[in-house]
Amino acid sequence: MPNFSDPRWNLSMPLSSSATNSYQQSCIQMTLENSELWKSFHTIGTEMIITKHGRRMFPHCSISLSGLQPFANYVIMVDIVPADNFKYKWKKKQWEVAGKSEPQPPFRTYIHPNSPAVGSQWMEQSLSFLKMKLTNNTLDQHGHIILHSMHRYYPRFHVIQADSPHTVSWGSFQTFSFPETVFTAVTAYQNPKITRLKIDHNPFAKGFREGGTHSHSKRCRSNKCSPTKKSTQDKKSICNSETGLQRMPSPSQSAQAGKKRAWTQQSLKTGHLSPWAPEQDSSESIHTEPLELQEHNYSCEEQMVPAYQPYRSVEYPRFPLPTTNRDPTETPIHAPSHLLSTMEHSTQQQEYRHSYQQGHHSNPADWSQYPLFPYSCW
DNA sequence: TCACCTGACACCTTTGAACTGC
DNA sequence: AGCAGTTCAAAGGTGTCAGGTG
Repeated sequence: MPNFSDPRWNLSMPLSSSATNSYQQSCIQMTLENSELWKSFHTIGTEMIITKHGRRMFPHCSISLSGLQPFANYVIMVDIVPADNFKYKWKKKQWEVAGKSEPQPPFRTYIHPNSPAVGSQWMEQSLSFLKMKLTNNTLDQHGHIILHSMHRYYPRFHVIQADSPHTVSWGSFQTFSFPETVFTAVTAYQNPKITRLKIDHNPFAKGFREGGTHSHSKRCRSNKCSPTKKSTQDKKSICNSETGLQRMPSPSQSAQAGKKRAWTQQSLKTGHLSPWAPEQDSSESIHTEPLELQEHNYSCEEQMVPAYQPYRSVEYPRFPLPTTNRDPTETPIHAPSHLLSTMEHSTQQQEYRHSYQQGHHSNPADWSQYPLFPYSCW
């Protein structure tokens, strides 16, 4: 059991800059939608499975936004950065530091598939990053976020005012993160409490719930149960006969499908095709869990409160610098070179990273040393 | 021996096309 | 013809296990 009172478990996040920053155009608020779920994982010590082919996060990142300019275009992106510079190991039922972290794998960013969209659309509904996947495969070609196993990370959310993901370097941006979203990347679950919690809350893990069909501990892997590879239908019929349950569409399935269709058609009619609905479905399944999900709505004023408050970075103007009253002593912000480079860090990116690190923070785990988007995932 | 990683597996949900009835 | 609801197969996501690796 990790000791969360240990200062190492606290994020070494820089304090937010003053809201009086002259580039502060608006007061964007970000809410972590399933924060209660995140917290319940966080109290145990969240673990996220990473696999060669990519694994979704659970809990997944789901946020809502307010304070955007209704008619301005925004790109929303997520990256995942180290929470500290340690490598961990699971020993005697708890996490222990196992040395210094390994070199950062190729840094990647996940752009929300609906980007770009106008502020009113982003604020219309919560947005989920359900489809973002984590991998430990440094040669991954699918654009998944690459992480090291046994290292601790946290997601950062970037709200960038830009007309296209290709022009994000010209837009102003704000960065948010939530302390309860810190997790340890693992290739197999270490803490059985996490497994239990995931099974209880993740619909895809329903089969492993106690009282479910054939829980794996009792499951037979031998040919007694499955002499040959069965077709899906065969498997279903076996499943049904085992459980005595009739295979029926889930209660809300049809209704949902109907709703979705109606919604899409209406959107088409009105010409306002909001691209949100498909991704919302899965998050809805989480929201229907019997957890009391108390949403945290963090305002600009609240951001300094330490417990479970998001960190919001200063809104930096991006390249080219506007001709406003910017403090000349402030570290120059280099234009991110993601548009020039591809997957790996380029010299320019390293410069960019270096300037941030020098100019603002000295902690090696600091957020600012990681380039925003050297690689885009589409 | 130990800690960690990997691939196969069974079971589940989600998705979307096809179908049916009004 | 258009719409809403239903059914079903396929795709894809899940945790677990055994075996491999260092």
